[in-house]
Amino acid sequence: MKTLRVPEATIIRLSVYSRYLEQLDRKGVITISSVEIADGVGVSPAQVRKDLAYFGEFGTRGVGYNVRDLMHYTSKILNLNEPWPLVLVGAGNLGFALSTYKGFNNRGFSVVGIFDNDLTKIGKKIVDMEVSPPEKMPEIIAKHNVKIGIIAVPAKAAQEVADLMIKNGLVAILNFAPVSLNVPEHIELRNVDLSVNLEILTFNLGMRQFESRGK
Amino acid sequence: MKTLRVPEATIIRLSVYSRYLEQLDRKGVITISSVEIADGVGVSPAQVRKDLAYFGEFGTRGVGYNVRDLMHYTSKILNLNEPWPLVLVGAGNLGFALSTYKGFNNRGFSVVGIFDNDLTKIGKKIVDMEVSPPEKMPEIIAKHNVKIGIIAVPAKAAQEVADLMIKNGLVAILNFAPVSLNVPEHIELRNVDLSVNLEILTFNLGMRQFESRGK
DNA sequence: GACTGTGAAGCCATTCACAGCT
DNA sequence: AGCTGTGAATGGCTTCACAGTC
Repeated sequence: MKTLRVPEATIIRLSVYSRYLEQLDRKGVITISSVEIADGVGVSPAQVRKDLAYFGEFGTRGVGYNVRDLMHYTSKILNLNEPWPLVLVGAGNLGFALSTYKGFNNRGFSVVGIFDNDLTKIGKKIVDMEVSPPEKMPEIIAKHNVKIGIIAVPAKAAQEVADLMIKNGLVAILNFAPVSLNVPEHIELRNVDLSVNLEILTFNLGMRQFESRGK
Repeated sequence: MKTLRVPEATIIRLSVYSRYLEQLDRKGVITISSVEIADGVGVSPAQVRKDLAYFGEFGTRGVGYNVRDLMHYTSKILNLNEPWPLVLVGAGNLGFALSTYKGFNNRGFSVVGIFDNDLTKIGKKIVDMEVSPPEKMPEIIAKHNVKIGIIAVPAKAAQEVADLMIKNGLVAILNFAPVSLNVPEHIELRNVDLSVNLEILTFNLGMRQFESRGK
């Protein structure tokens, strides 16, 4: 079989296209060209076509793409056809914000368990859910068949939380703690590093003084 | 002059190295090799050396790098030698979490103003700061000489907020709203898309059924 | 002997340009 | 005529491998 090697950048864009198509569909748009998608999300039209070409032929030459169809295709590629339950560890401000984040629900994600080992936080209600002690994790993971965990604890506790998640059978982790985690090869790990993103901005602001000389 | 073109991936890693070095320095580590840095943050040693080589020669052959010196160099490259005041728009759960996020303070960022146009939120205290109406933005930006804004509002309000920020003289924006913003060329913009990160995980989990055949 | 700094090679992603279809 | 799908060309990043230095 073909070992289709898809660049990660393509997946990131696919996710963006997918959400953009959803917006278009809600507005009642029926057909769209690669140029319009490109304009809408800020990439080149060739890039859009190339990205989609990794997965099939979804358009009609001379016409474009059917918005609703393409939306379904992209959803399916991203594995969003069925809902994904999540557990979240860390009931601080960030954990609280993430557990109630509408953007997740809109895309089929739902936090089904929140954990913290801080006794003052356990039992606290977050909307219609209670913060539980880590010991409850196996039960909730089994009950909802959870595969993905979110880490929203301070850096120094993050590795321990990751280990616990893996021990409890999770296979994918989204880590918000500013630290590099060690996980086995078969675990999917992504880091969302909030400070790094600001530092790219400050770097670029600093570079300006060196540009705009000559050409 | 040399038009030194630094890959964005290098900047991202530099930010990670910088934070890692800070941790090492706090632990009292004096000297470190590219291999150890690489292990610590999960990249290749050659990558570490190449990344640093864009900016100078910071190590000693046969020895390695002085942790504290390299920490200072990387901080300086990223423009973190002086503190960066930030304004944040959107006093929802995410805005609240970001405004109190310790990871920002640790790296020299401080939120000096929080804005929302929701009357029920204005005046609300967030730690030692009050939520202000957007009209107050010019005053606070001028007072603290703010350059960077954070957008933490729902998608449909994000473009309007970006426009307001730019009108008020901000030159860099960190956008948490799940939407592509249109900004002039001279504005630095980065998007942190929380759902996209989860969708990369779900995509990868889906791919697994296709891998591990043959080899 | 150990480790950095770096040109060259290799690899991967993006853009180009056009054949192919409607 | 308009737009997709795609091989070929380009450009850029990463890895290799080793000369240079301590």
